[in-house]
Amino acid sequence: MEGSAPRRTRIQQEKRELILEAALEVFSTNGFRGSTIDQIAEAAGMSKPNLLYYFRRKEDIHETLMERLLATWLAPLRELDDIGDPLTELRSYIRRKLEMARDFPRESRLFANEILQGAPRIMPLLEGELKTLVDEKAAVIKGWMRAGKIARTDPWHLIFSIWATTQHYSDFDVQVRAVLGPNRGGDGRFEDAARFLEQLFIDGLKPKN
Amino acid sequence: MEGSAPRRTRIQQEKRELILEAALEVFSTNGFRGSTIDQIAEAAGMSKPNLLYYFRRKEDIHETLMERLLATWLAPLRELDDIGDPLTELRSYIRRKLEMARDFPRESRLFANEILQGAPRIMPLLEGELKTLVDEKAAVIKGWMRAGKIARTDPWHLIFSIWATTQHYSDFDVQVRAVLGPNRGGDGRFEDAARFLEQLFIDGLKPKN
DNA sequence: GCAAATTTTGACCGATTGGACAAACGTTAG
DNA sequence: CTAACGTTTGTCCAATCGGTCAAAATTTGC
Repeated sequence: MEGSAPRRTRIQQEKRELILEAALEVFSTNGFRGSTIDQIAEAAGMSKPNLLYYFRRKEDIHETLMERLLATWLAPLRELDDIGDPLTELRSYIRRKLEMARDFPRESRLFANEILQGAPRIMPLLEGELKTLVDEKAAVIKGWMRAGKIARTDPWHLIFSIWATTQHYSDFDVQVRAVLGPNRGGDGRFEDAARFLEQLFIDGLKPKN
Repeated sequence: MEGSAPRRTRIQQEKRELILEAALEVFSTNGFRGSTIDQIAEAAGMSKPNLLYYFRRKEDIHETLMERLLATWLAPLRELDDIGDPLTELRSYIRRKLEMARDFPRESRLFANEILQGAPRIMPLLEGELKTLVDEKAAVIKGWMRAGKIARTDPWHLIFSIWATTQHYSDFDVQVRAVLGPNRGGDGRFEDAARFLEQLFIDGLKPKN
């Protein structure tokens, strides 16, 4: 484990932030191999050698981006808590996930790109941290089912389907907008999606009888 | 419109097939820009100039692959028909979609890669053929709702969520397997998913009262 | 069996890529 | 003011990229 973070000047902090912002834009639309250092440098408004002064390798930028991403990306699931009404908890989890798809589509696409290509850089995290977290939350959900608070299903696949449906609105956004057309595909599409997903998941999970 | 397909010898047909198969493998895991002609040539067991004898440009391979893909990819939705019981129709649509995710994961990933990067090569198809088809099927579903055969929801978002949940098992397969672990993540995962999705969509769509 | 057509190959090209490097430039503390 | 340190730039490099081309090898039609 790397211990202390390297000491950084004010300029270094600012420029590194600038580069990461630019890299997020470029990586999320072109993938890792599809993106060039020149593109990122131009998007960040600096020369390539200048960029390489702050990040020695292209991979370092991607890695830094990935580490930050995962923390914020899993935050909503971490908040899913045993205290409070189960259906309310699930409802707000879905809502938060959909809000992230709306507000941070680039982060979602960056993640999707990585997974699509076999997760070469974050496989250990998936099998470790992510699996642990999901197993833990699946146990919470299972508890709700045993207590008769929500209908019985597979908690893991329930979580997968929440991920899939919400992230669909960022990862496949162009398709969604193309199919919905100019009218229904406008800014209101996220509210329509929210209503639909609430009905699908929450109504579907209400305990039977 | 290009009219007649070019006349081709037996060798040309076979080798073109070989190249397309190899390209599907390479493109689906590395994306378009992330894949090189050399990789495809090696996977097809031939030299780069030899490959370029059959497809003059890298884009031509990708384009051919894409055209074929879309036809088979939309086949299940095309089969969704007004005749027959609505719930049965939807159930078998979901089942077919999940089977495709299981049996043709590379095709799904190729498509996902294209959409993720803004669908630069197939945008007209999305706004044209795909939108027309979805609108048509959404009307069918809407008819079922008006007739009280299934519960009322937004048909477009219903289709989106079926796409999202089924394709999740091919596009995000590594993540699914990592989270489920060796036991639950084995070959049985598709049957578990099928059971879960049936419950989520079919039970959820049964008409109220 | 042979000539024409098709297929395969090796050598090559210009452009782009990730990255190195030293020199020039700017900033700041004393 | 100036020396030390941090920042920026132009130039350069080897590797890889997509693609060309002429010549060699092979297949095909008769």
